[in-house]
Amino acid sequence: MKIPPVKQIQSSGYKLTHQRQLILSLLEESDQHLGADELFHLAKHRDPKISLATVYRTLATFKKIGLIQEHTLGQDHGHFEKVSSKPHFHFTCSLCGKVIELRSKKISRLIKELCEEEGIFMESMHLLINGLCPTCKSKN
Amino acid sequence: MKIPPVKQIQSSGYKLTHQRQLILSLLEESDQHLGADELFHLAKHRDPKISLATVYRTLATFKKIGLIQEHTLGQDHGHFEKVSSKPHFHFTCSLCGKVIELRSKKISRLIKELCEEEGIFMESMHLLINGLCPTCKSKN
DNA sequence: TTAGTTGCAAAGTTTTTGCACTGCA
DNA sequence: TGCAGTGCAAAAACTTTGCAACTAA
Repeated sequence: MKIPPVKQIQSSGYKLTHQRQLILSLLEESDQHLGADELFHLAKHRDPKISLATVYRTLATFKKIGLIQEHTLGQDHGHFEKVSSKPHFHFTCSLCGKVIELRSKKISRLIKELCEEEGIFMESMHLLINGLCPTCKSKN
Repeated sequence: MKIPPVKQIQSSGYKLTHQRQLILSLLEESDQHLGADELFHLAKHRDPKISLATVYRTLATFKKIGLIQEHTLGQDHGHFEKVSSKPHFHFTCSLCGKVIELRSKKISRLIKELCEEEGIFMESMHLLINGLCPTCKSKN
């Protein structure tokens, strides 16, 4: 069930262009959530001719295929990241804005079970928690 | 620990204006995620003089207070919803775009425990799952 | 009374689109 | 070779801001 992204682009009927490969590798290299603009600047580094419009169009295409996902974690605009089977847990402190990565095998497994019960095929998941981090909590 | 939103606005040093009350009640009445523009149109219904700028400013203020949260569920732009202690589980089908609301007491409890272990005070949580809905799953 | 808030309009950002040219399959 | 994909620039959509008038406390 694990299809390489490159194949996935082609088998979805899209052409594997230089620009798409470039953006794909940038997304793969970075574990972070990247905005369209950040991605554009990174891409420009390796291909100065690439245009922002292409970045947007590529991102839209990847999203349609299900290769990437868009999120809004904190304040900012939409950010993209490659879909991976690895579950994500993000905590964001509503006071200081700090982001803490969490992990729990037990919760991941239960979520998988929940999906199975509902007849859903899970491609990815993202848990967002908001609240006070230990530091801000003790200050209040 | 349950402070009424109206009090929360005032105790944060903000004035309780007509416009803020209006936007707050719209958010309370709707269980959905509302965009700035939708909110603006709904608000205009009851107060034709209200401006879009006010909606944006109010939303920014509410977000700062922690009264609401911003999310990007699917394709669209940022959407807002009132923070509630009620946990959210959203599944979005990456093929047909259908959104299914899920619920699991067990998972909610485990997440709460995870936060306690990490010393985090949880204000809200949101679980986003992506994949194929039962219908699309069987088609593939 | 007065500092915070609003409406309006203008400025800034971000995203999408039209079109001629290019390059993957 | 044909048609999807690209770059460019212009348009559209979305958000923020300056400022004078207004209003909650």
